[in-house]
Amino acid sequence: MATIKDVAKLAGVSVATVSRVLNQGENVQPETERKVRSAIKALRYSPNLLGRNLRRRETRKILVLLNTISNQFYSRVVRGIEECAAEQEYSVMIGMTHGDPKLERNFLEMLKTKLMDGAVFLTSELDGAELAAQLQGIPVVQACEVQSTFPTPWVSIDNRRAACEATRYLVEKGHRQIGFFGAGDTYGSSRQREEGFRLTMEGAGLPIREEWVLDEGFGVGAGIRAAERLLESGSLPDAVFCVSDTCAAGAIRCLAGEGVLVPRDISVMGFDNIRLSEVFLPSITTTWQPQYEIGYKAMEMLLRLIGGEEPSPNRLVLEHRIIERESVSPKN
Amino acid sequence: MATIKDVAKLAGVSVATVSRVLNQGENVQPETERKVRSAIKALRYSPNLLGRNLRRRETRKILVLLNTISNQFYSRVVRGIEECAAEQEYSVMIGMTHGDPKLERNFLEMLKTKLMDGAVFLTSELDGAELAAQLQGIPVVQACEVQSTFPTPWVSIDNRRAACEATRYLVEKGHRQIGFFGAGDTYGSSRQREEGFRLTMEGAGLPIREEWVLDEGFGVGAGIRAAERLLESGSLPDAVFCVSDTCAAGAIRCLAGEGVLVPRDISVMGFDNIRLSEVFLPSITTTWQPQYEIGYKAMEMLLRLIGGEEPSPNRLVLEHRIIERESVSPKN
DNA sequence: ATCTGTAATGTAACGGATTACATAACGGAT
DNA sequence: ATCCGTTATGTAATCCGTTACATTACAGAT
Repeated sequence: MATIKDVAKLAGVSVATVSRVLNQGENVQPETERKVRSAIKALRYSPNLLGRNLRRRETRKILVLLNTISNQFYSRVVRGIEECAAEQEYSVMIGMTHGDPKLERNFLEMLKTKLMDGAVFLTSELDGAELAAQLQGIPVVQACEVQSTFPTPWVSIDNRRAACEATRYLVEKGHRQIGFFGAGDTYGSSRQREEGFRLTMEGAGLPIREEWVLDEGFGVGAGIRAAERLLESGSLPDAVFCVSDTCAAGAIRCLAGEGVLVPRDISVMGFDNIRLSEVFLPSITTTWQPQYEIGYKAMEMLLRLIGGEEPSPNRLVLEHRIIERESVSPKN
Repeated sequence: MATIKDVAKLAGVSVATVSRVLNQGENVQPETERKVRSAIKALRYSPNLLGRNLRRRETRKILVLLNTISNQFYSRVVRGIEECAAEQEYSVMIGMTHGDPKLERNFLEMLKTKLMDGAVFLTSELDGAELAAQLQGIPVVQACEVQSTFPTPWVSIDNRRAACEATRYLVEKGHRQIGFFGAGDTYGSSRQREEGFRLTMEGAGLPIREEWVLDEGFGVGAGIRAAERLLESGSLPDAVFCVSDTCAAGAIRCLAGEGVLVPRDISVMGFDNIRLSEVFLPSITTTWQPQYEIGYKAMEMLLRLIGGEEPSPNRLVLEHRIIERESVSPKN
């Protein structure tokens, strides 16, 4: 691979001149520039970015950390991040952790060591305190999934309020016995949605049957397992509030396999409003989150951090909205 | 941010000794090592990987290039890549192109300039010849979507044969009038599947109605649009062979909206066997591809390339298999 | 002819690590 | 006491660019 020296030698100029041509191009004789450019072409030279980045102390790359891309939800969030990033000539790379702290630490390492200028965390497996300790002084913002023990700017919806509204929606449709399919305590968003669910049920004077509160996770498989356990419980609630659309889809499918039809026999509500929820049969009633905007705003904050400012506001709660579809019907 | 020099100074040793502690740890007095480690901890030092990578001329990162993560199909392929990579201490980062050549060239730049040790291309927007010219001498393998004008090792299924078998399956179920929902000429895989479709139809002496051969793309939206156009055509085929499961799901949903039920009124076949195809209602009859294995094998090849060997074989055609589900029923 | 200011180019330090090679220290053999 | 071979540590070159600063050349002013 050719280096800048090779180019300089071939063009008969100094490395500084080559660098000038490569960058601003200020104060270079047209004739000289021509020579340099033809040398570059002849040698198929492209500058080694490791060298450049080392010197410039920036890489113009940002990392998006997430559990897995198989969760559709993230795809539009990332799109928002990307489009904001692109406007400032940043590139975005995605790293998956698969819930493995070792993999996550690996990516932290890249951040700590300047391989990336900053990161947006969509999920994290690590404890907030550990993150805080490890990432001191490194530009990071959290989005969607927020750990308060990791003090960074963040963007999210108000998960608890959204869950309250969703639960109230079910109650208003006449459902009394309502189950909750969550993802356990590990994820703040799920915890908050469960809180909202419980609060609203209690507020409405409705009992919560704990065997209908099932924590299997966000994915399709989680929905299936939770529905299986629900079926095993012997009796069925009027409705189930699921922590995600994928979970809802899994549940609906599993129930259908046992002849329990949604919404005829039971109503199911999702969360997120991913594409699947529109397309699924029945289409899934859900709570929309502004996925794209979450990503975009998070990236805006990150850019501020990278620029050395503290973004203000440094926490942003965006709006959500219930989207009525087919999977919830009024209880008759 | 602390550098190796700071650590050396604080520990009262030379940078070389610090480096030795950091790396192999050979020939360092236990007492010295202790001092160095405590200095590292005190300064919260982690080595700047730009510096290290520059010197070592490797980054131990590999790039996976793909169109968009919103296509579920890739998620398991990437998993295969990751697990193989992890065994050799490589990290995997995903770059999305969104069909934008400019974004793609951006990622190519990272490759050319040693920011990554190699790449697996799952899709590409660029012309094979351009890729070949730009990426001379850079370890790349293609998987799933293969351009023969870009001479790299590759892993894929035999798309044409798979499409032949899928079409034959439909024919054997008694369907005579069969449509094809593809993704146009841009993607080799779609082109080859269409070829297989046409070949088999001709071989079976069945006519192809061109107004039922619709190229809208791989995604859910594509399936919806294609189905709309199908409905506009005035009459309906017995069955439709879709280029992907997401496309099939979109089509099924759109048809259902117009009261055309799958498989009662029309059969729909997907391709890929992503999770959605199991879960969808009706579940989607499809052609399975060994997604994980494609990724794993591709990464194995890439590791060989990085090691300076030519992998052999340097093209790998893996098996596919029809999976019978609900969306295709016999024509009565 | 001399001086000054500007434009064009070159030289070398620098970013932060790794590592070849040099040196020092020390124990053991002669 | 001398020499040798390890072992531990240090010095400095190196990876490849960028860029502060130095130098040169030249036009225009005096």
